[in-house]
Amino acid sequence: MSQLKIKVYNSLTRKKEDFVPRDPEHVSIYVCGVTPYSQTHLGHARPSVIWDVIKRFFRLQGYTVTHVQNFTDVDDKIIERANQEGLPALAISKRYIEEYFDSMDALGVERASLYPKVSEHIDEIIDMVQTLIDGGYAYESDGNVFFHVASFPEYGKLSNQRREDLLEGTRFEVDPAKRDAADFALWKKAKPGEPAWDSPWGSGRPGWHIECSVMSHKYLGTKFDFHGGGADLIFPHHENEIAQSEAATGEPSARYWVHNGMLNLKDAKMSKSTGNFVSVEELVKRYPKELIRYYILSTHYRSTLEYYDGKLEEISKGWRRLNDTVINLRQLMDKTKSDRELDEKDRKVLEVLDSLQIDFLEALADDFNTAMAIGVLFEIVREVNGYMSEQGERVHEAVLAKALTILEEYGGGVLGILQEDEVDGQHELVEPLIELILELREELRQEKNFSLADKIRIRLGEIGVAVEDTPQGPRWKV
RNA sequence: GGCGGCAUAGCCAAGCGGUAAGGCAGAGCUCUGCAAAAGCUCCAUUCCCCAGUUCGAAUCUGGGUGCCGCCUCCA
Repeated sequence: MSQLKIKVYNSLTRKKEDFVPRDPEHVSIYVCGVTPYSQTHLGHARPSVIWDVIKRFFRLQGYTVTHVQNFTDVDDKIIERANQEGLPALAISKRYIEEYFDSMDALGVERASLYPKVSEHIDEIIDMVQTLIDGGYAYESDGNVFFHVASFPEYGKLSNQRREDLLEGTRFEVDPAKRDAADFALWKKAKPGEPAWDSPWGSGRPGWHIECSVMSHKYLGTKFDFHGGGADLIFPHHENEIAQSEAATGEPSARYWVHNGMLNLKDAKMSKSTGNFVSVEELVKRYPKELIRYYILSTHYRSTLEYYDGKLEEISKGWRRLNDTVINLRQLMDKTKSDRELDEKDRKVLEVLDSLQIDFLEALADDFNTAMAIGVLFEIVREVNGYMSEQGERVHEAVLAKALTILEEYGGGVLGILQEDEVDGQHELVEPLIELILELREELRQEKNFSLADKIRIRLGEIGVAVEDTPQGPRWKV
């Protein structure tokens, strides 16, 4: 398959740019992961699902992908929680890292290549902090080390802010150890009851941003393709990361900065710290993962996404139609054997499907526009359903196969929004059994014994098997 | 106060200078023994408001209004 021209909106330039990978066959991605101190919520699911799709799309385009996503397992919130529960900080982070993986698995999100943790990279962090001190970008003060923002003239280029403005806005109390209010901690002096490591500046722990600079460089090299995360990380996290990384290496690290929009609950940002959130754990109990993904992907990744109770029910009908079409196609494929030549109608539909297939890929190539891609999927659904109802028994296998392949590969394989067949042992028996019942029912219908035929349909419906009579014969789904 | 973003039909949502995708809901029709599903047709002369640039603007510029986010931990 030939590669499409991919365009990406870069937060750094605030423009959509042509994507040029550093390596023509490989894409490197660093995504800021979670601070594991409480449950994973829908707001975390959004970037995970988005990057899951981006990765699948790149692979479809023939690239190999390395995806690194960190866990910030040394952090104030974790320590706070640990003290509340009387447990070691690492016990807390371990618990929520496991919970995070469970949530991602439940959403069908493929694992990253690597999940580095701060607690396992202290030596490398100390090295980079030392490099920054040696380079004149950082200074030690009372057991802390701060990055001196004034030493990095480009500071503010990501969030588009001037250093002076940032100082004005500060509402928090400025640490007297800092030279400048905007300076931020690379290394924090140990306090009683906190995890601490030895360093050239005494006992302490890393500041918030340094771990991402260190771990991205370690695993992807100092230059890589994508750096992703939520839009709420632009400042200060990513701004500071850029300052550290570029000061340390003398050149930009990530080429494209990709930030996803926030997820709102009741018109306010979903957030752990305010308790305004819906956990993934709770959500997957109530809805199929494919519906949750469909919901997330129905809106472009940079837009704000609303969630409220009942939202998933509202959108489930369209999603259902998509899935039903696939189920119907599979069943019809099983009993359609076409030995005739393709006629004009078949060719025409095949042509339309070809063109829609391209539309789908181009939608994703245009800044990962999953909303538009889903729109294309619906056009495919309409096209093939129209074909089926128009052609009746004259449907050609080749047309059905084409539509089914696109739907399964793109809707299922790339977006992950199609429910998979329940493949379990029971099905092996259930399937022929239902086919047998329907066969007998067809005979009753031939004999115009409708009351008995209806009874069978109603009874099957009661035990969860929906039967529909179509021009191509009866079809059913569980 | 500074910096971003957004405002498109009843609802959700694409659109990135060439004359409004798609989904849901609604109306009518077709198919059908019935039911269900599906298909077809219709459903924004118009994109928050006001100026301007242009042959041409939902898309660009300026000015309003209203929401949201960041500036403090945050995906």
